[in-house]
Amino acid sequence: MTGVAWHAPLHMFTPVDAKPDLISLEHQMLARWRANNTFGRLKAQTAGGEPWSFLDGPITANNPMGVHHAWGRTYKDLFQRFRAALGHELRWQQGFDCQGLWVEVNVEKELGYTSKRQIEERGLAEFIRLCKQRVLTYAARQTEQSIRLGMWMDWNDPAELLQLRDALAVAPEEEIAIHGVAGDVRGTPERLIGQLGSPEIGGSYFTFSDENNDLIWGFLAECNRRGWLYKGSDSMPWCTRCGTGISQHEMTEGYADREDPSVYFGLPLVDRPGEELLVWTTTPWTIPANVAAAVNPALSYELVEFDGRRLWIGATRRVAALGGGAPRAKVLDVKTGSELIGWRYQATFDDAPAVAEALGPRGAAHRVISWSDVGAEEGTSIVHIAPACGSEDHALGVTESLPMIAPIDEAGTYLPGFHELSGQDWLEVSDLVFAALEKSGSMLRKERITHRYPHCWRCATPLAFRLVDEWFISMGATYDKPREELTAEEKSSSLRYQIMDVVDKITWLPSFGRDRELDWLRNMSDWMISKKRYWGLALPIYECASCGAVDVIGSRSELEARAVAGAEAILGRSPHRPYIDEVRIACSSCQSAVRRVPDVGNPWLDAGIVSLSTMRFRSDPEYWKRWFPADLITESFPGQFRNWFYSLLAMSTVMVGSEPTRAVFGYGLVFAEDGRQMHKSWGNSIEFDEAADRMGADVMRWLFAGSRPEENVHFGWSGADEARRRLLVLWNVYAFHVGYANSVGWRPGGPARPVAQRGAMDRWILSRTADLVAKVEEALRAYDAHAAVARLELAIDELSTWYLRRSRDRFEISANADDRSDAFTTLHDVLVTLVQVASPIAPMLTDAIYINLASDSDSSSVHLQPWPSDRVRSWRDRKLESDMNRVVRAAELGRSVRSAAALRTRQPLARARVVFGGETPNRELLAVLADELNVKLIEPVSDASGLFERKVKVLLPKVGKRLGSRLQAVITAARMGEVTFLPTGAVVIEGMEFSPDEIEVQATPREGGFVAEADGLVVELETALTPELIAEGDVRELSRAVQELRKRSGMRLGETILLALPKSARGLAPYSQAIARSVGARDINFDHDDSDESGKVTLSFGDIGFSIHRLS
RNA sequence: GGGGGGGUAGCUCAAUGGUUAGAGCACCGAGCUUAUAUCUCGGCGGUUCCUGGUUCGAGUCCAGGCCCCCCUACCA
Repeated sequence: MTGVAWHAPLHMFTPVDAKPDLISLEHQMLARWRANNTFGRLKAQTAGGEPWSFLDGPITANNPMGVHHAWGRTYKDLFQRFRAALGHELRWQQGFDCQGLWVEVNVEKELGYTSKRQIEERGLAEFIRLCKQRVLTYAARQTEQSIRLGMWMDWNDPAELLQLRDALAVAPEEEIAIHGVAGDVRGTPERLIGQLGSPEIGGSYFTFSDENNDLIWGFLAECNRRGWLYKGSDSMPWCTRCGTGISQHEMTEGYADREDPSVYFGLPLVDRPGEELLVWTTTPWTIPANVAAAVNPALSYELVEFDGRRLWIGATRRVAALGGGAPRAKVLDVKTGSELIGWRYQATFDDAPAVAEALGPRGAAHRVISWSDVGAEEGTSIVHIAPACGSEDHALGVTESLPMIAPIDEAGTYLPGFHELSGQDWLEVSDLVFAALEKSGSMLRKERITHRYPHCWRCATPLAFRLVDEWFISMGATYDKPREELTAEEKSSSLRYQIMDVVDKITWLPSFGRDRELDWLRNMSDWMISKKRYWGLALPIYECASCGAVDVIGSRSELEARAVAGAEAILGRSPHRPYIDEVRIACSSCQSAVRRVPDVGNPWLDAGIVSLSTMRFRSDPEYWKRWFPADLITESFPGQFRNWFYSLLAMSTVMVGSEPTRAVFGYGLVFAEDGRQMHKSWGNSIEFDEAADRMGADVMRWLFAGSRPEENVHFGWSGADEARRRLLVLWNVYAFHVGYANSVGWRPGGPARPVAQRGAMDRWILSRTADLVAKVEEALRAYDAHAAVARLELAIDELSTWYLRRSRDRFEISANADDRSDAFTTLHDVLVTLVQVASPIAPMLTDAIYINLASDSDSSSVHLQPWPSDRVRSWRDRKLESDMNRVVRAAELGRSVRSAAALRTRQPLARARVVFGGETPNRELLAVLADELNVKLIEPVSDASGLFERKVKVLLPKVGKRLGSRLQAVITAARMGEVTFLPTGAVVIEGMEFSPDEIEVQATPREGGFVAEADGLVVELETALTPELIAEGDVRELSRAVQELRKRSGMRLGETILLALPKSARGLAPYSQAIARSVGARDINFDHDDSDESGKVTLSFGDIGFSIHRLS
């Protein structure tokens, strides 16, 4: 049995198995919490307490949650539980991230769509509904998983979320009711879904909620008011599968090596017949869009004759560009780049209609331009420029007023007007381009190269560059001087620096987080907030087609007020596409009816607004004041410096000019145990559900909480085994306590002496427990779960391997009753306190222990107990701790001596001499040590010179500089003992004098002695044995063997036996009583017949066999 | 490409320029124990990435090279 029946008779603890089934234990605890509304009681109990505000970073509700989410959720839950135990009131609200491309991509996959066009063809309304439904599906799933993890949040009922999901499809117009904070809330599914997380409905917040979207509109309107919102035309990275631009924030995640064709080709010069510019590119699909060729005015260029062609080429690039044929080249002329500028040339695709239209007949506009960034290390030092197909190209195009040729549409298909390329996919046209280059005689040679190339971080499609209009929030200028030297005007016009100032107000953990965030802010370009997609925030931007004026709507009510058409389309609906697109407003400058730009918002807007939207920034000033800013946010830091942390900071800075949180606690990534990323195909990944089922949530939480947040965690089964092993030690102490208490009928609340009158072991473990409480509190206040776990593991270890091991006899039925009740009371107090302070980390296991040990009602829980710091403060006794520390270390030394001397511990010895190196511990502690070392007497010794030689260690950092090259000789002499001691405490070595502060005198055990030394503590064992000692050793040896046999035979503690020993053991007869007591024998006889042998043991006088018989 | 961090035992990581480079895990041996899946003592295990340099002395400082990770980038 796993021992968790919650209605044990009052006179005893519920018996527990030493080998618990942790998984079923957890399920029992979760059921108990549910049945007793334990979490609800905690909320009621902490209501009105000093607020502690946690702001949850939303989890993307798009898939089941993974073990990596469990790391963060462990932190979130344990810090919240800890704060509740301190008496704080909390909001207990977690959030789901709902809008964005990641949801769209999955819905597209489910529908089997292969292109963006299909979404509009098959109907946008249905697509958006499916996105909402998918979010609700996984919100429900992640809710269930989080509850399984033991995470206490104000959860929605998962079944209700699914009910909403289904109603949305089946009966969207029909009103239904769901549970709210104060009774049922009624509405259509669409309306209710839009209000999830609201003050009325409660539960998790959803970033697709009406309020969340509405507040982002307010933010964008504010940006516009300050002149920071603008439409930019640029050549942007573009995913042709998703049909949308990729912002700078998203770029870094998608770089990967890719093999591409690269090509060297010539551009014939118009005014220098027979001569060509040689250029190189790795993106052949951009060649038809070529407009210019750039050279570095400062570099040197050569005209070479090569295989019948005359080619201009960068002087340093000749060999690389011409490849193996380079030696055949003959240099005809040399010019600097500046001399080439303005040369006109022709190109292969000049006669294509689209090109001719942009450049004039025969590529009239082609020319050589100057660009100082052209390098001498790559290509031909003459760069092919296609202003529509690269961001730097575009910038040059603008400066040089070049025409632009945009060759592909949003799906990556070549537009009409490019001959045979038209209608082809951009990734497939290389061969057609090469054929055209061959045909025109332009091609020189081609090769394949591998380079880092950006890919779509969602679908891994290589990114093209397209000329597009996107909306940006200006980050402001970057000044070339330190932030503190900026003027007020400079700062007020630059959002970048305003955010940096806010960053300074936040505590970043680990501390490098601050530097990373500042670094990102310093370097980031303007924030691209538009996406040419469907499921997301509808950008409230209205650009007038007639006059070009831009209106940005700051709220839904403003939109409804300004609508001149289509307002009915959004009645009763969420502010999403396609319905929102129906609304027209009057242009503020020319009164024309204006439609919304079709773009949706960058999803980090959705997550970034939550410090405002969930804290009722606009709707409830009292609430807002109480909860904003948050005390803590915590997320996995890779990526978040430019994503959530960034958007949270930016939006809070714009809207309220202050920090959204007081502390940011970041942690790393979860990797598989082999140190690689988890991949299903590599067989090293672990699903959350599997981990919960096999290792258990508490073990998982313990493992995560004990990890170092600034490193990546290597998560797996052996790490879990380690964590479980540690927790099981705690469990076993608990099982011991329960077992013995039940067997002697001990119950808490009985008589026990005051702590001050109890024995040293009791006072020591209580003092250590007081220290434990203080240290764990200190660590958790500093968000240092790692330190808290380390201290807890030390506590478990000390309790088990020192306190309990040394005190075990005191719990037995035969022990002195007063002392036994002290021992039980002490162990009980320590265990209860220990599980209290461990409960934020392992909430289920600890509650199971607590309930059995200390429960006074059927509904109590460790999680309803106040943090125990006040209760334990008086237990502290530092002097005792330090004395005991030396006793423990002396015991280690003694064991080490025994091991070296091959004296087994069961053999008692007459005496140990100990140099404690300080005040001698009191008699009681000496008795503990004597017992532990199995010696009759501990003799404290102050002068151990008989056992030791004095050795002098020269302190190198102090004397090294002075001695120089004579140092080695001094060290050697000191090691050989060639040292003269002076009365002053100084010494002379090699004729040089060293003052006492330049040396350290060490005591080193003499060779051959049974002595061990460490840090000034010395233990020597007297190894001479008397017949009495030998006999006592035999008694203990025999007892141990009998106990072993009893255990093997499955005998219980109380059962008595008859022990039969052989005649050869008659010498032990005087000790019969002692033996009988220790092994629970009623009688011992010495007529054992070897044929009936069931046990065997080696004693001083030889091997004997023995047998036991059950009597009761 | 730029910036930062790192490379030490089979694995995870320590070591203000100082004497014989340490822990934990893993492995091996011994010991303790009717609470234990535990615990204790000991052992095994090292080209401190490579090559030079500075120094009485280098894992540590300097230079160059190799490799890994992170941040960042428009690279032809």
